[in-house]
Parts: sequence; C-alpha cells; structure tokens
Amino acid sequence: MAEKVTIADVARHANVSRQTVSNVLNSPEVVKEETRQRVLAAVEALGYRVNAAARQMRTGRSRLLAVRIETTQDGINVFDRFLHGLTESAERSGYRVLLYTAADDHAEIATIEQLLGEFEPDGFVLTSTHHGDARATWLAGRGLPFVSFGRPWGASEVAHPWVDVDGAAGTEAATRHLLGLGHRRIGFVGWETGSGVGDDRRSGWSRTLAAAGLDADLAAETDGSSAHGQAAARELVDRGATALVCVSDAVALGALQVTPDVVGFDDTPVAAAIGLTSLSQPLAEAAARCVELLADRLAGRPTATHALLTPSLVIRKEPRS
Amino acid sequence: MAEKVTIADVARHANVSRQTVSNVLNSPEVVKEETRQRVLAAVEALGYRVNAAARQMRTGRSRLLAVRIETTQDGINVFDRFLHGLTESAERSGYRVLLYTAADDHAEIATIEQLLGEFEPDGFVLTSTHHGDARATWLAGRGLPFVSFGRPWGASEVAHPWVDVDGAAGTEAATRHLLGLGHRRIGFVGWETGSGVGDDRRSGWSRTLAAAGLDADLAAETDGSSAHGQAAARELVDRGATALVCVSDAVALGALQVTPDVVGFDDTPVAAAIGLTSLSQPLAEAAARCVELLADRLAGRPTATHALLTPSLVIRKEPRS
DNA sequence: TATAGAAATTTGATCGATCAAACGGTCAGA
DNA sequence: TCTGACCGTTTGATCGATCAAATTTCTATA
Repeated sequence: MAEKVTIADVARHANVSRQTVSNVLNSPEVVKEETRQRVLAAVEALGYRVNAAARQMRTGRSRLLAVRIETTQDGINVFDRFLHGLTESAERSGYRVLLYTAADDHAEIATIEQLLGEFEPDGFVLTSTHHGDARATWLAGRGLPFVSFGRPWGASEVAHPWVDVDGAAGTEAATRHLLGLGHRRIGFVGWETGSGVGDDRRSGWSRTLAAAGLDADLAAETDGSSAHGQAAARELVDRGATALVCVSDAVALGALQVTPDVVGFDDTPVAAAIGLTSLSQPLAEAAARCVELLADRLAGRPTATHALLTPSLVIRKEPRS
Repeated sequence: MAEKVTIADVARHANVSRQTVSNVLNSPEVVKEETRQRVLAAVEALGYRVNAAARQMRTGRSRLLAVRIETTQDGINVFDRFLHGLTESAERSGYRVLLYTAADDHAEIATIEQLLGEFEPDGFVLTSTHHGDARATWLAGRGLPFVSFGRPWGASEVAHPWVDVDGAAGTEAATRHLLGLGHRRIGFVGWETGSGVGDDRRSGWSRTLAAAGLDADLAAETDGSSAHGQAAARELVDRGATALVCVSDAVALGALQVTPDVVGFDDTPVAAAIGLTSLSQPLAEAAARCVELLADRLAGRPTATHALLTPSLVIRKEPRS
C-alpha cells in the first residue's frame, strides 16, 4: 500500500550511486548522457519522486510559498481569483502554496515567525498592503524574500518587490468612457482620503477631467458600503452629477440606485450579475508576476523591482432597462 | 539573521538530553514536572519551534492537509469561504492547508499522487463530489485519509467520511416560506436531472408541496446560467407559477427578472447585493467538521462517519421595489 | 607508453527530530 | 543484603536527500 521509493532504490535499479541520481535530477550537466538516460528510465520505472522533507532538511529550502487567506468581508471581494492564479503559477515554477490566517498585521507577523520555524517557507506573498505596513517592514528587516500584491504606499516604506494594478489608469479609462457618452459633470464616489488605493483611484478621475478642461469638484467620501455609496451618489447627483465613477463595486451598487451611468471597480460577480460596467483587474497575471518576482529572487536571478498592470474596462448595459 | 534553534540547543540550555526535550513536547506525562518546567522555560527563552521537515522525516507525518482550489466558474461561487474556514479550523488542530490545482478529476488524482510522494500530506479534502467520483474511489482504494465536502452521490460508491449541507431541508424551508406568503403555485428552477445536488434540492421542494396537498408539477431544468434561469422562469410563470424556488443564486438571478418572489441557493454576495432571499450554507461549520473528521481519523480517535448540516433561509426584500 | 588534467562517479557526513533500547537510581519485598 | 520492578533520563541509530571531498575513468598531449 505505502510503497516508498527512495533515491537509493533508483540508484540500485540503475546501477549507479545515490549521488549520481541526485545529480541527474539537480545538475544534469555533470552527468554523462548515457547514464542520465538510464537513471531517468529507473526513475520512471519505479515512480520515484523526491521527498520534500528530506530535501528541505539538507538544503534548507522548502519550495513552499506562504499566503494569508483573507476573510471575505462584505462578500464582495476578489481575493479567491488571485489565490487561484497564485497556486497555478506557483506550481509551474515548482512551488506549492501554503495557507495561513491572521486577524491583523500583528498576528500575521507572529504567524509568519512561527511558519519560519516550522515549515520554513521560501517566500511570502503579502496582500492588501496599506500605508505604514508593519509586515513589509518586518520581512524586509530580516531579509526574507517576499512580494506584495499592492505597492508600498507611503514614502518612508522599505523598498521591496511588488505587483499592483494601476487604479488611476483604470478610473481614467472609466472617466474617458463616460466623457465619450457625452457626460460633462462626472462625479467620484470614493473612500476616505488617506487610503493609498482609494486616493490612487480618485487621482485617475480628477486628472482626466482636468485634461478635458473640466472641474473635478464632484467627489464624495464613503466607508465603502453600498448604503453610503447610495447616499453619496444622491448628494453628487443633487449637485449636478450625471454620471459616477466609483472606487468599488460595492459602492457602485448603491450609486446605481440613484443614476444609471455608473462605473464600478473590481468587476466582481455582482457587477456581472447586475450589468454594472466595471474595471477588471488582471488577477491571474498579477499572481503570475508575483510568483515570477519571487521565484527569480529565490533562484538568485536578477529581478525586476515591480510590475504595474492596467485594469480593463468591462462595459455592460443594465439588464433591467 | 537566520537564527535556527534546534532541539539540541534547548537540551543544552536546560541541561537535559535531546530526547527529554522531545518528550516534554510530545509525551509530557513521562517527564518529571520539575524537568518539564525547566525545559519549557528553555523553549520559551530560545524561541524554539519544532522543524516540520525533520519531524516528518522521522515520523512520516507532515501535519499538512491538501485541498484543491477550484476555478471560479461564473464567478458566483462559495468556495473561498469554505477554504477560509478550513484553514482556520486546520490551524486549531495543528494542521496547515496546502493548495493545489487540477483541471479535472483525472488530473487531480495525478496531482494527489505527486503530492503523496513529495509533501506527504496527512489527509485530503475533496470538494464538489459528484456521481461516480473517481477521486474518492482512488483515495479509498489505497486507504488514504480523506473527507469530502459533499456526500458520496450514488449507491455503488465506497463508504468514506463526508460533510454536506442538506439541500432538501433548505428548499423545504424556502418552499414553506413561500407557502407562508400565500403562494399556492410554487415552481422549481433546477439543473438537469442526474446531478446529486440538484436532485436533492428539488426533492425538498416537491415533498413540501406534497405534504401541503399541492401538486409539484411546475419544475424546469436549466444549465445553471442566469439566462436559462430567466427562460425557465418565464415558462413556469406562464404555466401559472406565482413564486419560484431556485437551485442556485445564478439561476435565481435570471428568475428575478420575471417575478419577484424568488428564493435562491447559496447566499452568494450577489444575493446580498440585489436583495435576493436565499439559503445560506454554514460553510465555516462545514469546514470545521471536515477538519474534525479528518483529525480524529488521523489521531486514531473514533470518528463519526459523516455530518449533514442544515442551511438557513436568509430573507431579504428587493431593494428596488 | 606514460601522465597531467579533466570528466564522471562514488563515499562519508550531515540536516533535526524521534524511535528503540539501554542506563542509573530508588524502593519494596524476600 | 540482594533482586527485580519501576521511573526518569540518556545514547545511538535512523528517516532520505544533498554537500563536500575522494576516487576512479577517460582524454589529450609529450
């Protein structure tokens, strides 16, 4: 039942030593072609697979990437698609994804510390980075390999590899789209000032209006809920807005109760379901880039410092018109 | 930077042997209380953590549970909440969750085989079980510990521990709810016959109507899309239906375009967003039960064979009425 | 043909934890 | 006083892979 094939079994079967088998698998260039073939045949015949624990014990490398799985807050999030992409890309690079949970940044650091002692992940992927992120500082402080999905917001931050989606480029596209529909008074329903992501998304809207010679005066702040989004939209429409760019689909959902020409952000299933035009983040690509940056770093290859991806506008019509 | 504390360091610090440290951690009852305290103090002082690879090498156990991360099909699914619950519960039992992807059952088996050779997960969690599931047969065939989220549909299946949500009980509650609102002609928008989950959900609807002395003749089949849901709903309404119980939120979303009294299934973010009454699966509890069954089995404790949980009806009013 | 040097392969040690067995000390009973 | 049982602890071996160094085999040149 539990047939465990070791490197010694393969060696015996191929009439070579353990080390030669190891070399065939890890440094094929030092092995004579004929021997290589013979060993590979034995590997195949016996169904041999390297034992990760034994390898890790000797090399110190685990081929594991650790990622925190986030709680689905209001249910409208997008993390699962990123995680799927991450797992897929990691597999392609010979890594596996190990999950952990944490209530907050502080707890996450403690968990990372624990993981380092126990499973020794080779790298970490941080998500939902924010201003003054303690996790990035902590990881960078001890030279641990990691990438963040989300750029390091704020000036005093440590430099580290990151991947992010260009929110400003997204809202610029959204604003252009609404301008193209003939709107001249376009509002922005955002989050409270100070959130990096929110400010970034707002900036794309304002700069586009400015470039078109229009005032970017119709902006409102919300706590991110649909209810607040609706209230904010009402206010902006009362002040003359005829269309709205929103910082998220959740907020857009509320805004949609007020006026039809609304663009959301994240292209969540909700947007698709209700026919909301929204900005779609290239999550699979973002995940792939994260793995790429991390894998390059871990392999000692020269790595890019970051990647900024552009979201795409998914134009929909409300189904109930 | 990379300070690695081994069991030998702790032993030296506490003036005992390696084995005593190991005993303190694994079989505290054989160690004298005084020694135990001293060792624990040393563990604390040095920040020692067992190295999972070394332990696994000797014991053969990895404290890893492997789960396949599913692709988000139409985006309206619920897997991420289950996964989060699983990770959390696993941590509580001293396990970590390892992710993998697979295109289909066949590929999944191959991946499991690979994982067994490399990371030697202690157990597996299967999701989306279906009629004649090759994965369950394969795992059971070689005596590997696993639980499925989803019961073994079909009679010829091997017996194995499982956790599932009682779909029939859910649709029964939904049907009762609609009866309570005064409806007498209640239809069911389902999937094609043959899917275990779909048939189960349909049965709750039909048996409740039968119990109320009503005909359960208004049933339609769809491919699960909103578009088909809408068409099917139209047909049922034309045939006299005044309310509809749906097999999923996706289908319900389509049905909602036809008539307001609709109940969905899964309580996805979409349902919450559009004010759709829906059945909520206790996913966190389901995940906890999965871990419980698996952990008991792995610890050699007597285990229950399965758990069937009841979904709860979340009643909402359409926001746009 | 001999031999330096490169190429290919093998040997022994090691990573950190746990198992199995041995060990020393204490105590009850003969 | 001696024997055997018991408790708490220690010692040596082991899991499977890889590193470092040693060894053998091959190749090229004098």
